[in-house]
Amino acid sequence: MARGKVQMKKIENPVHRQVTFCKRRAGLLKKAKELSVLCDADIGIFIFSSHGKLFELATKGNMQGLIERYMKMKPTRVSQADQAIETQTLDAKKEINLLKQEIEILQKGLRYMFGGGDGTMTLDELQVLEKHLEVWIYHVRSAKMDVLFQEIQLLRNSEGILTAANKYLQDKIIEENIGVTNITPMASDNPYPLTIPDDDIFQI
Amino acid sequence: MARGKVQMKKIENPVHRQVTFCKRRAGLLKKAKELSVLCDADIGIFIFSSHGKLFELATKGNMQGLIERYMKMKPTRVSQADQAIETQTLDAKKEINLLKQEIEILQKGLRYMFGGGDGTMTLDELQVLEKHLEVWIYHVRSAKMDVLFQEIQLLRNSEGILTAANKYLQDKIIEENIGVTNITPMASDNPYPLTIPDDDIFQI
DNA sequence: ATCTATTGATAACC
DNA sequence: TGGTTATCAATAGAT
Repeated sequence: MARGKVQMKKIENPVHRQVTFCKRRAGLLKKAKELSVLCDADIGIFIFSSHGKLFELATKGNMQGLIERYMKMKPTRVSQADQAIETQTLDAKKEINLLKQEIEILQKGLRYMFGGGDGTMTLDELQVLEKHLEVWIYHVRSAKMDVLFQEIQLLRNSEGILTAANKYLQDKIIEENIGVTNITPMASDNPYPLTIPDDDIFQI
Repeated sequence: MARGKVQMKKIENPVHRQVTFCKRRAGLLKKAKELSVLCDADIGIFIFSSHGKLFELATKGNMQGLIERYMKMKPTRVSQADQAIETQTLDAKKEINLLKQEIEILQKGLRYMFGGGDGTMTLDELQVLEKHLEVWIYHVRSAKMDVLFQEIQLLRNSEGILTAANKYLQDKIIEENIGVTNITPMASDNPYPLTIPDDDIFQI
């Protein structure tokens, strides 16, 4: 080159480097255009400066087309983004298959229960079905709990009623025995205590 | 250039064109490398010859990285391929949702059959599924449920005790009133009935 | 491919 | 950045 050969290494002087970058960049793009025209080639160039600024050239319009054409010819490594998307798609397809299997199993279970009785379900399928039944069982348990609590309530009510009846009967006895001696009252050594402590009832 | 200026138009002679393509291509890539080294730039070039053959250069290793970097800076248009993939992903997600809904419906169906099917389903039809369900029930019944059953038992016992106590008191009254008239017995119109029908207890 | 006359690119300077 | 110029690099055409 002019006024002295250049060393093929990074130009340390930032000003020189910047100037050279401008000039050679222009030269490179010019040469690319020339090559494209003279030889009917399609050329794409991107240049990232050391500061990250982008300069680009695409001889036949859009860079996108060139990149796609490039990708078509080299499906070697997909980009991270593409890989992520493909992974996503694959995951989605896997999930779809799993859900379809689940549906299949559920449908089999339904058919079976409705009396199809073909009994063709495998153990694995039944296991999956069992998983679903666990969900159902949760609801059943809740319902049962409700019923049991109602039951407890009912029994407590009956306890109250019986206690009141006892009281009524005791009063009756006392009333009948006014002025009568040695009537044994309902004592603590009675084999049938009339009250039950309420405290321990819900202790677990 | 040497031995005569060249016209900036496509070289018609195919041999000349091919030769020029080779030479200038080499020159272009050399210049690109020089620019990259001298100015610490990152450069990517693809050249498609008129016959579709690809020549490429990426100064810092892989072209993919450069393309991704380029895409990052210019997220203008997504490629057809990307759009297709995105559409695919979206479709997949839609399908997943549909399948989930279907599963939900099937689960409801199962619940309905198990819950509603008090006596309508024969044990023979449900033998396998019931076995699994029983196994599950055996393992899943919580200590809480046990406590609740114990509790019911306790209350039932107390009911029995109270009933027995009532009997005892009634006997006492009858005993005390031997030969005495118009003692009102514990009648059905008594505001405190002594027994509670057991049938409705577990009715849902 | 290789050679070489010539044109083109550009480093240093402004 | 943009221009000038001395010099070097690239290459068209022939071998």
